[in-house]
Amino acid sequence: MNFVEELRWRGMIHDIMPGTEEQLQEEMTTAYVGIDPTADSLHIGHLVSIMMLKHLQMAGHKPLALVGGATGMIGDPSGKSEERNLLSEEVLRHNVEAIKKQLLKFLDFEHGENKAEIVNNYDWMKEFSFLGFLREVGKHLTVNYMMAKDSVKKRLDTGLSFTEFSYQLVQAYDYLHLNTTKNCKLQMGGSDQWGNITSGTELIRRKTGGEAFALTCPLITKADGGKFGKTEQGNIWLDARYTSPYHFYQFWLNCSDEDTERYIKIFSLFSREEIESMIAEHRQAPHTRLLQKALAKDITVRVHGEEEYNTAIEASEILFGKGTTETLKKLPENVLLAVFEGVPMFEVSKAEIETGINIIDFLGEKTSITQSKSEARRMLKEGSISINKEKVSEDLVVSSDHLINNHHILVQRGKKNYFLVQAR
RNA sequence: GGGGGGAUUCCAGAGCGGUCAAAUGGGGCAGACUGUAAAUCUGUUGGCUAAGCCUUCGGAGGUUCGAAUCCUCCUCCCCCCA
Repeated sequence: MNFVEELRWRGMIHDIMPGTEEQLQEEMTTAYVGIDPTADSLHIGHLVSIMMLKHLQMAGHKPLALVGGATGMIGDPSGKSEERNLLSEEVLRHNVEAIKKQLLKFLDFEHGENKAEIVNNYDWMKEFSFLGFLREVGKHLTVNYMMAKDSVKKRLDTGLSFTEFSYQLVQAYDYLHLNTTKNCKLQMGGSDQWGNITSGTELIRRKTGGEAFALTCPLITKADGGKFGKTEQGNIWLDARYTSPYHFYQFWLNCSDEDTERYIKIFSLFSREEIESMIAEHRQAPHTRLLQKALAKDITVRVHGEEEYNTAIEASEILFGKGTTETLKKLPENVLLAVFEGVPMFEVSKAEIETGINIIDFLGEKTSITQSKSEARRMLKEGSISINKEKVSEDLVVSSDHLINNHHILVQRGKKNYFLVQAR
């Protein structure tokens, strides 16, 4: 199965420029996707692009990951972009390094002619003078052409700065640059990038007469209309410092059935046969969530490793399984901390706990488990607060009896919100 | 330049002198159900030293025993006529 066919059955093609498939059949082709290095970690939204590169590489082509040191500073008008902050070179270098480390988990940067590479457009944009840019790039695309892009049109009535308007030129130039220096003939990205990408192919055509192609994948959506990859806590990051492996695992486990059928094709490398049989099996017994588990495992292992995956499972079992106060109290401290890594932590003085703290003060004042004492009272009345997995009422006094291993108290607000209170 | 309408608690949107911490819907949070789901149903949704008190209805003053509600000025939005 060739690259395009592979993406097609996985539902990863939104738009493809005529001739792209032929180009890929003809020779080993270099292709790139752009990533904004706005943080020192990727989040799962980036994963789609990365999977495109992965499939590309597996099909024998050469993937480039372009980190947009330059473009990241400008802000793409097609995003819901506010004006972006300029990143310092130092931060940028740090982010690029961190991102590269994460990419290593997905792409092969070492072996073969088609080993992956990282390029940074800041390297070729930083010395480019404004006049030089106007003469070399600006000359070749008309404003009329640029204005016709959806990303620009949509902003015309609310207004967009010249800087943002120019974004597509900068991105187009990247493509041209990679085309001439690295013989890169394909740019991929999310469907919102189509306009920017075709500006690039157009620039290449006009400037060098060469051919270049475009391929975009659909925007990942959720069946309920929500935004993919976001939770109340924010983005799902690949870096364990930002999203613990447990939360990462939970994110995938909690996807709806409908979404998971699409996601597993996009985010896992299971073969078509494997996926189809899993989907069929899952539909037989949806409550076992076989599909979610398979996807969550596949991707958690790839991102965080087998060991972290196992801890995540263990944690899930304690939190959602038959875990009781007894099992909790038996848990060694290091396991407890690993399980609850990433859950919000509060510190309360041990002396106060030994004296005894009224539950309402404990929730609303000593910690921010509830936002106010009123909320604490309400929650207690609703029976939504548990301590060490046991529901508690308004008259409880938190004391040293509640300490696990002599320094922790596990508090739940509702079913899914866990807090760890540390006595010190 | 002239005329008119509006700004309300997270959002939309009622209220137009006391009974208003403010209807209703959405959203949020929680409970039941369940698959750690969806749908549904229920409760809840300013704060506190809690049958009481305090701070909220664009801003500043004023009238009144009492104001989100009336008056004056200011700021910002919208509409109509030139």
